[in-house]
Amino acid sequence: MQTDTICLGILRSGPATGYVIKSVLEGPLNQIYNLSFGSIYPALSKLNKEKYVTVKQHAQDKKPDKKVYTITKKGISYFEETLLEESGKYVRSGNYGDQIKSEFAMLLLFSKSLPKQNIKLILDERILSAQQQLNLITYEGPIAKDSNLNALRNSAQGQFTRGLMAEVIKTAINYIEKNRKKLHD
Amino acid sequence: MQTDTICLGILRSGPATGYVIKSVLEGPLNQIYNLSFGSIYPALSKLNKEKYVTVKQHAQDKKPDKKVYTITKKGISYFEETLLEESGKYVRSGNYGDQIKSEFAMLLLFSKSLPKQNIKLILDERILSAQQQLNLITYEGPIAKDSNLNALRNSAQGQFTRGLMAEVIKTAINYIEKNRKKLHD
DNA sequence: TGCCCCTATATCAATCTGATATATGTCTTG
DNA sequence: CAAGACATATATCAGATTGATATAGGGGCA
Repeated sequence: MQTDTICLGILRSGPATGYVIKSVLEGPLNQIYNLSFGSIYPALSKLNKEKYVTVKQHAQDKKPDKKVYTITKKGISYFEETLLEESGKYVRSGNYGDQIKSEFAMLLLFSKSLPKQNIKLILDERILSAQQQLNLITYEGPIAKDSNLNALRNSAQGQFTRGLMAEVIKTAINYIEKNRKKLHD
Repeated sequence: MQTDTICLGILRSGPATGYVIKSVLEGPLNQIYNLSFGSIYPALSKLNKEKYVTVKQHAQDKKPDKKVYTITKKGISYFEETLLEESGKYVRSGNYGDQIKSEFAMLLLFSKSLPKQNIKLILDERILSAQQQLNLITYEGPIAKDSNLNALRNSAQGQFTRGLMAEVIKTAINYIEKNRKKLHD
């Protein structure tokens, strides 16, 4: 999916800055889609040039200017058309579709070459890390200052998607706990 | 994790061509790590220049030359050192660690903008696609011509990792089947 | 015969990452 | 209370990666 489309999709729930878009992706949408600032900021500039969004610069007292992006009617139409046209592409996984690079799973696959003590520590850390991800995804409290993000997170679609990710993470934790002895011991 | 390291890790189980490395990633290691030819072939050339692997060109009767790469002792040492040094990095997920771009999950998140009939079809296709992935991962039969791949797949580490991915996929299928009515109907 | 898929390597423009720079406010901790 | 860590906020860029495309012959099948 194009970075543009993702930004528009998030902006459809309400105005946001690039920084906030990144925060949603790292918080309630954790484990769903990663994007770096290096692709978010250029996408937002491009969308602005093409008039799919408008910008308001809020000169803040001695912080860098906050650029709040708002989706336009043209942007909404474009987003909905693109999503419908390309929805067929996003079903499959693998190199054409979901992109997965699990360094953790690769590490386990290669863990024969690692001291057993290291493997234990790695699995302990992973379980902790996964529990923190779970907290980020399932967090239901207010998202400071940005009520529009609440809407995306709490919509039927947001709850379905977050619930799916949460179940997947729980399964992974349980699997590791039950089967870890096969990798050390 | 560097593409180099991943190629070395797979070659540690036995000699292979670039094409075969890609096949392992798409077959038994499905849903673990994707790499394109555009990164596998240059990595293999680089590893050869640095003497971490050797190449034998098998001139085939009118097919393109098959380049079979074999890891050297230097390559094994390098692989094991790198893996140990960097293992701490590969535990976390998010932008620093596992890289996840689930276009499917993004599509569901934005599915408010899609006709309900489309959503039904998308979910049906996804379930089929996920079942095919499960078949690829859990397939236990012989891997044609390349017995060394069997070793990687059937090792305790290979079985643990594939088992983890299989459980995760099953959970996702069940979740979608139980909760899909929240997205259409 | 035409068409598609498999084996097999290679290249490349467009895109994306991860690191770094800049600037300031707040919170924590010895 | 000073030092350091962390949060807000945008921006840039070298190096790595993708997805498409090119090349080339074999096998199956309709």
